[in-house]
Amino acid sequence: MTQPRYLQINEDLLQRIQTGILQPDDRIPSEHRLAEKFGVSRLTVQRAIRELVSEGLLRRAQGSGTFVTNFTHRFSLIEVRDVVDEIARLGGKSTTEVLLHRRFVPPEDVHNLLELEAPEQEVFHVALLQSMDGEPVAHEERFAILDVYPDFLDQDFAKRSVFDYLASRSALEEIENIVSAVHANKRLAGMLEIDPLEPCVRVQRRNWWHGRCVTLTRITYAGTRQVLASRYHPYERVNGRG
Amino acid sequence: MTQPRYLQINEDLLQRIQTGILQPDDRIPSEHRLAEKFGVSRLTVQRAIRELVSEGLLRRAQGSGTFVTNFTHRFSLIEVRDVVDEIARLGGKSTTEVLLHRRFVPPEDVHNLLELEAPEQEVFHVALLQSMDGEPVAHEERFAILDVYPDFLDQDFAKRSVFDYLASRSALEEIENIVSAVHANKRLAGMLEIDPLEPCVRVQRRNWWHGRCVTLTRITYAGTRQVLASRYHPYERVNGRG
DNA sequence: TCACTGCTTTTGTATTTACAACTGTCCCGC
DNA sequence: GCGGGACAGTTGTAAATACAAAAGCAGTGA
Repeated sequence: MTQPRYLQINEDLLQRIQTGILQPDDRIPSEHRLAEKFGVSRLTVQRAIRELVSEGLLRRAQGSGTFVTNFTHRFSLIEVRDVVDEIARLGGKSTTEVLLHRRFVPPEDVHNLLELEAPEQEVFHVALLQSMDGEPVAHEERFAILDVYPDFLDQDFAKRSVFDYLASRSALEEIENIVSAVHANKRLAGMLEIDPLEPCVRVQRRNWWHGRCVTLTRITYAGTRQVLASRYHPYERVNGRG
Repeated sequence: MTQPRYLQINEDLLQRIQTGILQPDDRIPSEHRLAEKFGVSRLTVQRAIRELVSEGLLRRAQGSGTFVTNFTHRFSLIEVRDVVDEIARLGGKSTTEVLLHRRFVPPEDVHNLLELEAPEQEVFHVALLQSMDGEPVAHEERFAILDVYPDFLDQDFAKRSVFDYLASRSALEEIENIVSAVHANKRLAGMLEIDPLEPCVRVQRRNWWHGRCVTLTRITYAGTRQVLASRYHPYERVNGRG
């Protein structure tokens, strides 16, 4: 039960990169040379290389060669899950209270964030209070433009998550997330059952579709009861391949 | 200047998935059938499919077929950049003040987070104040275990970013990020030049290497002056291919 | 000195062929 | 009725080959 040859070559290269034998911007041997060295066809080498390219470890230039990228992550990633999904993942019972569900003319900041053109343009609006095992964990406010989500007002967001509904109506093209820390105002603090002085994490998200901003979401997490956590392996291989 | 055929097939499939003609768990036509339909060899079809597999849109099962995955993202990602890097990206002048740079026995919470075994085990510690154009933007505290970073105390972190140094000594294997909102204590608020009541975003990060937790980082951003923002395309194609 | 030309190297795309490995189904024998 | 085997279909891996396209380099000529 030996590994396929393209994987052997792939991992040989990977190891040479990870151990630093191959440094960023180094040129690796040409396909032809590698094929010769490993005694395989050029196509097999190509496959090994293409996978490393798609993982971002190598970069290719036609006519020039294949180079090691500077793969040190200049950033790390934090995963923000849908609140309903997150509660389910933690094994809690999720309840959603629909506070508002309407069509209205939004305030100026929302108008601008949604990049609306016409003045006084209406949008859909839903405000939710998400609870886990009876304890409020987040206040969620979503704005959506009218024409992409025509049946917005017919939905029962206490049963089906807004996330699910919006995702079903439009594939996401571009996403912007902004995380900040805020104080809940008195009304919000009351709903979330926290002290108005307790700092809360707020995530604002905008989605674009077909070049237009179609939704705006603001989620305020209940103070120190909720944090955004994520854990991942930057170079994990699926299927136990690595 | 037409597109290569494997890309045409790739995008034909992509479109049929994104428009919902192909639903999650649907089986797509076999390689043989697609090769016939498009008048290309099986390998060309295979390449088109493999790219979609690596992007997570398709799933293959030997002997069974190729299926559409349920690709709706249940989460979105937020990018947390190194503060020095972020300032550079924004075009500002970054200055780093080293507040502490030592080897010491950490408090219990740090001891536990670093998963130290021996009691009273020492670790490296550095505390920094990061400023952009003279204005403090973040307080950064890093803990690192001794044996992986032997020359930790010899570094000048005012010149070379801690991030750079740590990354050069160990490739990241696993990363955990936790985002929360906190109040700066009086000392911290003074350094960051903010009101002690102003909420701040705090990111705590732990890195594992060779199965051990090797670094712990806590970054506190200066209140509302700083937010974590990111913007990305979930299905972006590189090289203008899409 | 500079621009152009042509050669070599390297990657990009694609075909044809072959066999292995795995899955699901159908049919036959018990 | 049930189990097992044969078989067809599907993906997995790999070879040899061919030509296209881009980059880099050296040499040539103005």
